[in-house]
Amino acid sequence: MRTNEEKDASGYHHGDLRRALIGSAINILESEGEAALTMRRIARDIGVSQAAPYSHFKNKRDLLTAVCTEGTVWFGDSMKAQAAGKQGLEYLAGLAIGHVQFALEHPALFRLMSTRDVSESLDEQGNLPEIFNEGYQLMLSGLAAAPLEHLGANEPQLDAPIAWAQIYGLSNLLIEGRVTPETYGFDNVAQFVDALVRRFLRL
Amino acid sequence: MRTNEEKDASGYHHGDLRRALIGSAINILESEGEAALTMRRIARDIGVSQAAPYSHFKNKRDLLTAVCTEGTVWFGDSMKAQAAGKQGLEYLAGLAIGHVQFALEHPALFRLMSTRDVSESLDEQGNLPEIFNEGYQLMLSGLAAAPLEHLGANEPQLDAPIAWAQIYGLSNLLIEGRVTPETYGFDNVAQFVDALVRRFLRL
DNA sequence: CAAACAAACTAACACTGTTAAGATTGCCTA
DNA sequence: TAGGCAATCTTAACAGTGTTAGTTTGTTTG
Repeated sequence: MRTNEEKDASGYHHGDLRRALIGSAINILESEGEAALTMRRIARDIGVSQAAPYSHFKNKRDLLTAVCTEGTVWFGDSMKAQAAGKQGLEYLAGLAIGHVQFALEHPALFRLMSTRDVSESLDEQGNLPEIFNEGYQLMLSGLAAAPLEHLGANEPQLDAPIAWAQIYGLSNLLIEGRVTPETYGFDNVAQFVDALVRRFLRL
Repeated sequence: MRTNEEKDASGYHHGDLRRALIGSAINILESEGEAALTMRRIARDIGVSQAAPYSHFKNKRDLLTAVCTEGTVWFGDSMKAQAAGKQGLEYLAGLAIGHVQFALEHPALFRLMSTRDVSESLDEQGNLPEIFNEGYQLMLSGLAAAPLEHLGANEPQLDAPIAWAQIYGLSNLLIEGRVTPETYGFDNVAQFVDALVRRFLRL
């Protein structure tokens, strides 16, 4: 087990430093938390000079944005994986469970993605890049496949932000330790989340 | 309008430096964001040496914890103010609206409170200090006064974390700009939040 | 093979949190 | 009233941070 990333072409010219930097950043983030995630540390772990990252990223924020983009792909995969093969409300529940599962498995990464200042990543039209809303897009597709008609008829278009806020909030409360399964008589996070989602969806 | 805090006893012995530090920190936080919130800056704004804060706080985390404690009081007040004089579900809705309102009026402070690493503030029994869960405690009282019986009978004890996650998530999505009222045909945040809360509570 | 370009390097800047050691003050006691 | 003492503040320094400028190296292209 070596702490350094691969460094084939020793000396100048790393090969694919940009990708290595993102990987190193994620490694540090997941193993030691955001406080340990410094530019110099990322470079040191790869075995490259402290200024090298600036050939590939304008600044730290830029690198972290790339990390978030990478994380968002995993995030979407996690949601889809849990929903795969299910139908209707079960599909929706699967998305939600995949969402929480990702947050619990990658708390530091999820926190980074959640608190990312998104206002500087807007495109020319002032819209958020699709990628940052992947979870929300998936939730929308889930709601399209399973409208929550059994929950009442008033303002059903509000179900999207409601469902999104619900699962987003639950993920945050769990990883910050503000809500624990034990308090409600569950000894298993998965069962707890499952029960919450089912209660929320009235399944 | 002076940027410095009061500094009566010029020279040594400030008077109530501890309180002034917290106030200065909140000022900077709310006007310029967390990135501008440095120990040296806080001290400079008061007109005191950079090391002075360390006579009153062990480290930066300690000061920020005090800031969060102060913020939590305001937070609770905001919730109670919106719920005052209301009954049952309307009381519960008021708490929720006060919650979101606080987050929107003090986004940086709310974010700080939300992401505070709570694990190092646990007491001897390993419990979270009551103060950090004030919002949740209020929500519990609201649910006690207005059980959501009309939402079904299965696992009603889960309504507390569900309601908490709902309003916590909504607050976060709004201040991070990931959800905007305009998307759903509202030109007013207050109306949007009101509609969401009513849809959630089936009012 | 030479020239041009991209990607790495070294060295420095201003800034950060934090600590150590000393100076000043108000208060309590003899 | 004098003296000491603890609390509070000061200056000075340390290691570490993000970032930039200028230089060197390797690759590619004419």
